Amino acid sequence: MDHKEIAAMCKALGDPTRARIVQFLLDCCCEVEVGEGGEVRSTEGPTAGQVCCHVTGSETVTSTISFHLKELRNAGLVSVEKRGKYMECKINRDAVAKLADFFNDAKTRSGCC
Amino acid sequence: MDHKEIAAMCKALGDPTRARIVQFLLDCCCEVEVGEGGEVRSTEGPTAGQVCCHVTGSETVTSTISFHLKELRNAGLVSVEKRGKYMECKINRDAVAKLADFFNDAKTRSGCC
DNA sequence: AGGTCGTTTCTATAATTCTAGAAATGTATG
DNA sequence: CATACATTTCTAGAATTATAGAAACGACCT
Repeated sequence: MDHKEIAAMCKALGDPTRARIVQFLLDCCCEVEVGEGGEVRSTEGPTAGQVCCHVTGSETVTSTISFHLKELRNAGLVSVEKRGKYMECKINRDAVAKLADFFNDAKTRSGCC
Repeated sequence: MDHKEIAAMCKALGDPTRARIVQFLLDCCCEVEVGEGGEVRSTEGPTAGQVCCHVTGSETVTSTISFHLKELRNAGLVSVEKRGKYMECKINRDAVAKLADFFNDAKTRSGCC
């Protein structure tokens, strides 16, 4: 099935640096802006540089973060989109949903022991 | 929260061999026996040898499976209990529940983007 | 066009993890 | 008690993965 996919996502999440990246993206995700008309809209995701800054404590090892972002993107967990000069990073909602579904199923299945 | 714990479990699940072990244990978990009185009871978990047999295709690399079982146990995902000459392997229900909860939360959090 | 900035790719090295044989441990059985 | 069996620990080697500097790329600005 998509056990391969689930395993790949788990593997991606298994690295501490990548786990922090995902955590940060989830946090950013919940910040919303209120527009002039009062409408609520979500902010854009952080740039790769902001992720780097936050995760490595303002060190400038961008290549390492770039490597991990690629890994997360390959696993389908994160989408990285070019926005002018910057790269916008976002959690992939569908991927998280898939993980949630998988473990919900596993939970009910493990319930019969 | 137990962010470390979640990451450790994900890491454990990230290895293909361990993913197959967990898959197998989940499958075994759902097999039930009907007792003489008609009552339903779950069967015991498989032994380490049975896990090895199933996962490696009847090869006899028990040391490798033992290594992975230890890894899964350290991550809290599996419990391995001595039963006479054998070791009985079981999925840890609480661990699976924790993962489910974590990703359910992440799912709702990612929902606001 | 030239320069700066954000990011990726390339490269080499360091670190971690996986694998499996061999020996060791513990447990039942003859 | 000796033997067979199930599993673990020890060991070394293979394979994978992470790290970070350097160079390269592309986009913006003047």
